[in-house]
Amino acid sequence: MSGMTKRDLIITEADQLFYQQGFEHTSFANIAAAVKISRGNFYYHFKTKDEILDAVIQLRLSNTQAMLEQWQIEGAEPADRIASFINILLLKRVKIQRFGCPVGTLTTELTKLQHPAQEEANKLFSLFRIWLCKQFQALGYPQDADDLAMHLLARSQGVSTLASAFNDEQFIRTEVEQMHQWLQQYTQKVA
Amino acid sequence: MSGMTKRDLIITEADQLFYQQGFEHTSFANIAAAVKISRGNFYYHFKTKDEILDAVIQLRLSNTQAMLEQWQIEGAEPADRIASFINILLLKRVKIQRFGCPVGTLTTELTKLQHPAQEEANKLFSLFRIWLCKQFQALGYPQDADDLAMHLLARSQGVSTLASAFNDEQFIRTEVEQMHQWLQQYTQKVA
DNA sequence: ATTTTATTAGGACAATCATCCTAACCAAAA
DNA sequence: TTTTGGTTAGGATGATTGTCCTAATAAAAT
Repeated sequence: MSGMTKRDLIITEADQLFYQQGFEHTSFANIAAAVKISRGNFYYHFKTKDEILDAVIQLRLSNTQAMLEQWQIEGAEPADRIASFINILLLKRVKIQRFGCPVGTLTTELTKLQHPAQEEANKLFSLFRIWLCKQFQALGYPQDADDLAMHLLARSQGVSTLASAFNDEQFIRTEVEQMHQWLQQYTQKVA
Repeated sequence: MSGMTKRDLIITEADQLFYQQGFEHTSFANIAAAVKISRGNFYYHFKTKDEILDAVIQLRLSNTQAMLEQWQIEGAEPADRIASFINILLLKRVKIQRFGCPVGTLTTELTKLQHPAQEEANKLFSLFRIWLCKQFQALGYPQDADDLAMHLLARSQGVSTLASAFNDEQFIRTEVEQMHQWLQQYTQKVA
């Protein structure tokens, strides 16, 4: 938390609030109160609400990028790395049960708002998609790599949505297990 | 369209707008303009915004119920009925690509808003869940029926979310095909 | 024809919103 | 010490929100 500029603090806090309450439902006053600064001071750092949104998206993009690179290093085999992706559902389980997937819920909201930042937010999905695609290529499925990536992404999204609606921990665990089994079916075909 | 009371007209129009723009982002003025009545007249039919939301949810519940009963009649075998569920993705494809799943996006939004109608909106999911569960039971999987129902529901949700984000028609078609294949794996085991 | 009821329109209301402005503060530089 | 520039607080602004009231109109019943 230290070593953060006030600007970074605002972005971090806005990030949380956008996730938990949604973008539109989060007001300047909400963020200001969370950061403990006046609303007026806000304008010095961000001239519009959309600017904050852009900053939040950029933060998420760079955090996601860093996470993917970390998985790339940690995982010896492509299958291990894909397993890391599947396991976010467990890692972030508590928050997912309450607020859903931060990527899916944001892009969904921005779509309904017809918001200009839609495209930028979609890059979050693309980061995962391209990264997963590479892993499936390395796994030996150059043809179907993108389909497999999208499939896994969709599974993960669906689990997040339903787990949030039903607040169901066991459902997440069951589905994660099934996704691992699904993945294994592809790893064992490799020579 | 005829034979509809003004109240029904309001609910129908609100239903569309909530789906396309989201609940919070849709104002009284929006709905009034769509129905072509004055804002003031609104208060006569609905005293609060939450009342409209409740009415919209009730409408969706009854429409969903009717659809499920229709599938029940049309489908000779449980497998055919489950196939009907899978095929909504194709039937509602154009709107899903633009606005996502009406059930998933509404419950997601209401969750973020911590809205009192959350529970009622979740019944939409439950309708599908219970109905699918019965079909899988009839298919010969009394133990796993609910897990299978949730699994299919999640697949459908995930496809909707990603198809909307990437506006990808082919992805829907590919995934629907896979879901049918997945279903077949269970139908052939039956004696 | 008269009364009653249902429906409508239009505007008032306070609250909240994003945005903007200005005056004050404060630390570092001159 | 004085000046400068980055930072802050607090309030003003106009637009929009959900909500509510009242008067006018239409329809129905007596």
